[in-house]
Amino acid sequence: MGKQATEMLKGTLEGIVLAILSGQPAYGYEITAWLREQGFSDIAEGTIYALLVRVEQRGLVDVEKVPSEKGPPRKVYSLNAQGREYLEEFWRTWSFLAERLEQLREGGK
Amino acid sequence: MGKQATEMLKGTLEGIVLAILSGQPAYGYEITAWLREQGFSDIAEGTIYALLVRVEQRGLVDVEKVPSEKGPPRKVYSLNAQGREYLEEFWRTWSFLAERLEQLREGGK
DNA sequence: ACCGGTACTCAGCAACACCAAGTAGTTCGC
DNA sequence: GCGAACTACTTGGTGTTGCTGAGTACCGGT
Repeated sequence: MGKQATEMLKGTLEGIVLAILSGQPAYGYEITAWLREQGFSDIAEGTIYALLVRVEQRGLVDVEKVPSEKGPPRKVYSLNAQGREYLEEFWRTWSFLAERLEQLREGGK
Repeated sequence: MGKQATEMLKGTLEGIVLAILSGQPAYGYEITAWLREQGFSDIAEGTIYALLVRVEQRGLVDVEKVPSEKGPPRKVYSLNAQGREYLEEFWRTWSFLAERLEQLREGGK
């Protein structure tokens, strides 16, 4: 993906990760791998970890340290009540944006 | 709109403005007013002007100075060939993102 | 003369994603 | 048992972007 994606991801990536966590708890390495599979080929690993630290500090997720069989202990994140609220808000904002853009795409042709 | 919108607009706002210009030429003040009408209530005026300067420097738009009846001269921007190409690319990136998010929204419920 | 609407500019700030490198633990081949 | 490869997280610095707030300037109506 081009560099347009980089800028477009700002703000959206956070929602994406929270949405993933709303399905089931997960840890950084896992999330990164999953995103890569989904086609977000060039998402930097560091980006995800930094994002997770951020949402943790804002109290949107709970963290649990779980020992791993193959490597250092994992930090498993799960969405809490406040995070769910925030995710709802994210979807509202996203819907608004998506609607306007869809309109523009049709009208602009 | 919350501050989630601010971050989500990064990268998207540029596409929005270019999409507007793909319909017909326009000037900054006009674009700002139109966006406000469309519900982008808190888009700062300065933001649009800065964005227009940027896309101009990248050669995505052509500019023409037109005298106004009520105020300083207007800088009327119109999308050129390169800009159209860039806009296409924008739509591709957007589609990709929108698809993944739609999937996530359904799967996550 | 002044205020409100039109129209654009500029300087400084904060947030976010990227990049590069580093730290550590485990497993597997030589 | 030593290094490579994979797992897993951390840290410091960079560039782009949108926001804030103030400033400039031109016009019309009261």
